[in-house]
Amino acid sequence: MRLAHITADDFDLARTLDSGQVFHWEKCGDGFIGTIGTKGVYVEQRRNRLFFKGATAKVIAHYFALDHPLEEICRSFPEDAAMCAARDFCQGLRIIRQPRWECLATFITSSMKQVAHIRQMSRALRERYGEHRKILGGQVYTFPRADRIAKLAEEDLRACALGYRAKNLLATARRVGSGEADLEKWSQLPDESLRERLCSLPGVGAKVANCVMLFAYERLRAFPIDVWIERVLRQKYFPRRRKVTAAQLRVFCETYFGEHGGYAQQYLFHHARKRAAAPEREARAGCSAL
DNA sequence: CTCCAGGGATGAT
DNA sequence: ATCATCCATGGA
Repeated sequence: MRLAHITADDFDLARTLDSGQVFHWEKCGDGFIGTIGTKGVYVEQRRNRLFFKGATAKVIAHYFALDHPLEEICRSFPEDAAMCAARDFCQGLRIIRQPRWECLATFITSSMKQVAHIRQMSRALRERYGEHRKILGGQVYTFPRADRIAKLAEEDLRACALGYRAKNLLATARRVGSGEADLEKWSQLPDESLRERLCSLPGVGAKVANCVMLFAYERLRAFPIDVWIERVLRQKYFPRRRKVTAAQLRVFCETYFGEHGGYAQQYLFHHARKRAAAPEREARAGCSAL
């Protein structure tokens, strides 16, 4: 099998795909299969090279954000103990550039769900309503367009195990599919206006809006606060302080972590989730005891 | 500000 | 085999 390749310094493909920002790539041999937009893609890392099939080098490099100046981004992080530990743990993790609708829709389904569930919902939606692509003998499916989902019934989405999220995804798909909400045009807006627009969509609150800003609009300051991050913040940055409100945390994150706060968040998040399975309970217990 | 519905996988018993 | 746990949004 003949694959094209490009140089990918300071990049860890497996870590990036397993960091809770994207949910459809599947292990296949020594690499992964998935989609980038409408293309079925295989990608495999060998040292500092990415071998791939199904898309152009340009598309691959853009999707995986190989142009992000990762060293510079890491240097911009605050140098506290928690941040340094996360930075060392997450070498090569990049925040990738996801298609806007796919990212928005996926994060609407993500609410109150863990990674394993999100992957299953994404897979069900793709298999039933996406377009089939063959790649190296594997089967992949594109994420269904907004106008495709807009035509479905709530029951169809519930059958993909979306639960109450079905209503929200359907309502948002209708707004996006009709052009009433123009996700591409919104990319011109400044952060605050973009966040406002996203939050006006059904099923999108502050957390989901920040995820979409970070993963689909390249707003690298956006700092999604989920339970994992909140745990880290309270433990590492506000130890033994009761009564730190959500608003106080939000303000702290917006300033303290700087212009690449979103990267800092992703590193803290991935480190917290992945550092061993055992300390998890301990960490949670320690948090609630504060 | 607080409370709580919601649902399906996952880990504990 | 049941039982508790995980969790974002939106509305009361």
